[in-house]
Amino acid sequence: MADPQQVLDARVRDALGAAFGAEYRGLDPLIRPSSFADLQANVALPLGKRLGRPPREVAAELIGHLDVGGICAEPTVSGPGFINFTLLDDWIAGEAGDLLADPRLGVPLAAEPRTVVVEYSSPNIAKEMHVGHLRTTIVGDAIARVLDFAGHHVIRDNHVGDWGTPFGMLIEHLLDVGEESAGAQLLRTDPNTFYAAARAKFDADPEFAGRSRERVVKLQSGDPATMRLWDELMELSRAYLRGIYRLLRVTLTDDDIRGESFYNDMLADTAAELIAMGLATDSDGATCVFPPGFTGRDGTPLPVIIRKRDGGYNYSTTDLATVRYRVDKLNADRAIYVVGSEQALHFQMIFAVARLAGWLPDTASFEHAKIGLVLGTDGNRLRTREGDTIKLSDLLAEGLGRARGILDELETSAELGPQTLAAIAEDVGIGAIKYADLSTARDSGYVFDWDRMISFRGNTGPYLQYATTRILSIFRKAGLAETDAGAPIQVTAPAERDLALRLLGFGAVIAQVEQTAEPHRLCAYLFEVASLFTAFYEHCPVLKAGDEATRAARLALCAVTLRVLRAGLGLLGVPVPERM
RNA sequence: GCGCCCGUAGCUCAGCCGGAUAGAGCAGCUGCCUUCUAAGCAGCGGGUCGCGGGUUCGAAUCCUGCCGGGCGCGCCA
Repeated sequence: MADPQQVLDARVRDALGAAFGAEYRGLDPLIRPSSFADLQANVALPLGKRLGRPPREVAAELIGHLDVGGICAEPTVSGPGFINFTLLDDWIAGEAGDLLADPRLGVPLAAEPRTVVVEYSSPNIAKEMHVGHLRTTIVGDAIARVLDFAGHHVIRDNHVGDWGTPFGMLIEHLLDVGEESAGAQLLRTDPNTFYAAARAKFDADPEFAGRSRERVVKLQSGDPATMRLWDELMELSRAYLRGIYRLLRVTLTDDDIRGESFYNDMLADTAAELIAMGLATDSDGATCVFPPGFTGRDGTPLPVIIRKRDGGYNYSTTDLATVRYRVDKLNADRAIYVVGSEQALHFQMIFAVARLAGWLPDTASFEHAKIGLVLGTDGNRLRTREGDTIKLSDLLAEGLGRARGILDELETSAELGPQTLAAIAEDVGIGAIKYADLSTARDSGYVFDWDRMISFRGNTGPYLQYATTRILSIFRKAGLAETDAGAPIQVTAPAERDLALRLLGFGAVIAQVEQTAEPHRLCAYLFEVASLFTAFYEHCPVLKAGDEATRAARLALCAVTLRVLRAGLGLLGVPVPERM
């Protein structure tokens, strides 16, 4: 409970109760950061209104009942009735010291852990991931890591596209080129080329197209020979994904893959139950549910098609079966779908139907964590088909190349071996790309600008990495491990105070990300911490401090900062090199 | 037509569970390396928060109507 906002919240609530009666204890004290002090309480203004008394008078009375001894100086009333709090330097120092001793850095374990399914990444098998998949993968992984750390039971769920009509084509093509051929190996290394070849043949060769259609039927009827080939296709694709995820430091494994095919044998039942409940009706030969409140172009009800006219099922049915599975079998009481925002309406309707059917209880929170479009510098969407999409492999290679180029120009790199340098370049390049994706609000579309993404300045991954390596460098020079720094922290210089105070907010930020599934808030926080640290670094000599106590205190402050930055970057999945 | 999202400094974006003078990075300008990595620090300039109403003691933030842009909307996923 180091977060000053929470500490003061509790104190002011006590004072509200004491001053105005128990029923006022539940009032939100409205503690906010202040530009006139450290924090301010705004509660006196609405309360004055409610009591019919001048807000300044209410504020004064509140202060009279307020016990903040040892935490801050005597609160003051200013303006129309704001209560300003200035925290005591000693309190800040003490709390920061407690943080150093706290393995969880002020982040409480969830009192009531929830089972949370995080669906993310979800690429299509046999297609190379592009920047759009990159974003859902990176953001989803950060969300999963944060929820994990907060103490929830997280189930990572990679809902890959591994089923449907294209697979007839892909399997036939795999047969044609031969399972052990170089052509088949493209699935591991360059799946787009494999897919494109199959597609081209499908479009040009009627005989192949016919075979492909027959293959789809065999696939969906579970023909053993076809299933074996499908498994082979999947294994090659898993190998591709393993490589990408390893390079990206994404925590997804083969075990997290639960693709569309997984729900195949639940589809008929799902549709049948909807019909039996009277929710689904026949419409133009298709079986549809019309959830209330959704209308289309002409004010006509919008359907969720659960069975096509030809009797086949589509992705709506799969998504409904998925909801049921997550609730019934996984016991999920929260599910976060990290999926493109263009599917917003689809998920609204799926969740609405699932609620209607009683499959999604009110106690379960199923959320669509919308991911905005990735745009080109021309403001248009980056598209796969137009040929102007940046291939993921090219993107990552360029990231590493640029990182390496910058490292090579630095003097400090000269003393490092080539392997070390390559490893650092990878950390920096991958970190830059991931951080760029994480640091803007996930639901806003963002312009993919290579120079900005790879930029090593400002609110970027490398800037944060750099801050951590500077701290590590201090410890190296001192011949100490950061765990050796345990002296009482002192807060005397302004830069020390600003830094220490901000470090106390780590728990609050994690709580916020946990709640909103918005990792960019953590990025913003870490950038503040890193900025405050570099200011401290410039203004407050550590190893060359005037006296031994100051030196030890500053080393301890460095250690807390290091731990917060490392933990935060770890939760974002951004690697942290030892030196840069 | 309906749904979701967006419109904040020259550019890219935060802030939006209402609070006192709207923040950051980049770009521009000025300083700072005999002292722990200058991938840095200190500072300056730069904004009708798309427009109009409404609610409120108080609106970038909430409601509403426009304007402009993006995405989606019946048998692809």
